[in-house]
Amino acid sequence: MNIQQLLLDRFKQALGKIDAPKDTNLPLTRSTRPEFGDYQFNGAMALAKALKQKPRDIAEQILSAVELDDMVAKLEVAGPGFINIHLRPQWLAQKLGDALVHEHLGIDKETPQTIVVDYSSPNLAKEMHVGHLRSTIIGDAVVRTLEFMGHKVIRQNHMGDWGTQFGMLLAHLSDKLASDQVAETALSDLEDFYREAKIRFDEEQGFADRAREYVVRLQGGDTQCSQLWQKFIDVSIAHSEEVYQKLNVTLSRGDIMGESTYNKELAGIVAQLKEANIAVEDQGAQVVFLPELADKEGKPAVYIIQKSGGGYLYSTTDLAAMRYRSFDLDADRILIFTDARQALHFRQTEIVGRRAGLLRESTTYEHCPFGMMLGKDGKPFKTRSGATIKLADLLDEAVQRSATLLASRDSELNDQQRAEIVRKVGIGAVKYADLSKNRTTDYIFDWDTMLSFEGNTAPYLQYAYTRVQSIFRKAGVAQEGINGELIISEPQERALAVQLMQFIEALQQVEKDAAPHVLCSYLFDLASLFMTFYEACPILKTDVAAELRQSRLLLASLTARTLKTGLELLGIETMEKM
RNA sequence: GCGCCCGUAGCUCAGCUGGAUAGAGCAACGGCCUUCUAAGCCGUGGGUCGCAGGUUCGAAUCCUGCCGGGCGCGCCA
Repeated sequence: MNIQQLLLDRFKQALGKIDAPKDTNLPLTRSTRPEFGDYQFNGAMALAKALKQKPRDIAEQILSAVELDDMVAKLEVAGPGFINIHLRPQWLAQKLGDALVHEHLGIDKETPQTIVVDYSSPNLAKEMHVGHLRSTIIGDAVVRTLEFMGHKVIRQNHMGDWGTQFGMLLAHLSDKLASDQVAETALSDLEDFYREAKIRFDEEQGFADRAREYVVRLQGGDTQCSQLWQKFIDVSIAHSEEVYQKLNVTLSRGDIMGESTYNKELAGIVAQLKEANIAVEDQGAQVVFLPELADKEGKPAVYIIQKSGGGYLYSTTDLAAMRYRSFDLDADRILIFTDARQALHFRQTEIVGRRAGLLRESTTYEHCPFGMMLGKDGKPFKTRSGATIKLADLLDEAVQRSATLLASRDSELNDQQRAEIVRKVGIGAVKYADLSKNRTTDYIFDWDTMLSFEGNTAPYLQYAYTRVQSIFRKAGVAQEGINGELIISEPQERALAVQLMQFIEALQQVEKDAAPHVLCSYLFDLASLFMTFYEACPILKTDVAAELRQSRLLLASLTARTLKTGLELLGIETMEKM
């Protein structure tokens, strides 16, 4: 049930009746102000020009042609020719009633698509740091939403598990194991381990040669070396999984498709492109020229797929991954969440891929970029000493700070409940602060803002949810056990009802734009409207009539379920009390 | 040099398939707890939407040019 879609259909029919051109677009939006109704149709002004009539006359014609008696209480022409649409409260009540008994909150699943989503994709040579936060949680929120909408989602954790740096790491690991250390211990801190290996690489006599030798052996498939590599990868993956668990992210081991998985295909990709004369040799390297991205003098951009030394690059791997996803996984859409700096690379990759037939024509290739995380000073987010911040440490600090804040509040909760709330609030705050911002731009990470726990934050939404739960506890009824008719009379009830019906509109936008901040805004508005309703419309007070009480409980119930569902789609946990 | 992204209230950000008086949170100020959890609610102040043109009945939104910031541009990913 999608109000906007329904209205669009009706207006489309109406325009047919008044002989509007077939390609007339249908600007139907939510009204900006309550006195303008719930939705407004703004097509009359543009049509006036095409039909050479006065806009208000056109609006009147549309008004009499459109069939909306069932769902609309009032239609009016205003200003230069706006058509304001006031929904009928009884109709809203009825549709809301349908949503309440619907197992999917009244949201119809869509025609399922196969959507491959590449996200998180940390470099296994190092520990996950704050740079991986955005890809991981934005991607995960989009994945959850797409699945909720009925799509088949295939997660792809394109981990960086290959490359020359592993030579140095394996040489170092080999020495550690030779001196009786266990891999898990040696690799307990990947950052330290990497630093040690790098120092040896730069300073120790002969170590760099051994490192290079390891690379050759690894690429050659040497058994002993592969085992060592596997050991390293396993420990590193375990580190990532710890972070995923803390973050409440749905990625699992089965979703890992590291760069190494494409190794055996790379030679074939290059050969195929050469055969088709798409790739040519230039300065010893195999490159693809891209006239589509030429500069002003007509000099084409260059896309290297094989180094002059014969080595492959991430471009080659991405082409192989593209082919696998489009053909083998049968993707309708491929979404890739990486930072915005890689935008050009993915644009080029798509051009090459399409030219080479590595993408089915019907597969879309969507790079979903996001900006950097900056500190309060507007510079890249680092520790005081300039080191990168480990993601695990960041999350621990969030929980720490959450604990400090909660400790200063009165509470009748026991230690265990408290610890759980502290965790959900702390992690939720970090995730929401990121998810609630448009992903494409850089954003400023500020503990004080996100943990003030006031205003547009995860704790506000979690709190709204617990307030509803509290009502049901107090009422002594189960949410599911409520029945009765919905009565929409107070403006606060009406506003809440309309917002509840618009959940689908927010979800569809998240689905289309891969932009979870739309869902955040929606949920914040919903929570705010509920708070307003909660203050203005008593539910359990003694002077509230029984039917009204039931009706308001129904509204509260649907609010709670929508909040919980929405927060779940964002990967943010709720609780019964806080 | 070329390309991409961005510039909206003191701060952090929405809004940008063109629509009515540009919104929210924080911060500031003033109210509201013997009454369903005050992590809340209600209200006040705060803006040449970077600048200048253009298109349009109508521009924060589209186009052009400037200014300012970030990022990228043949063998890292």
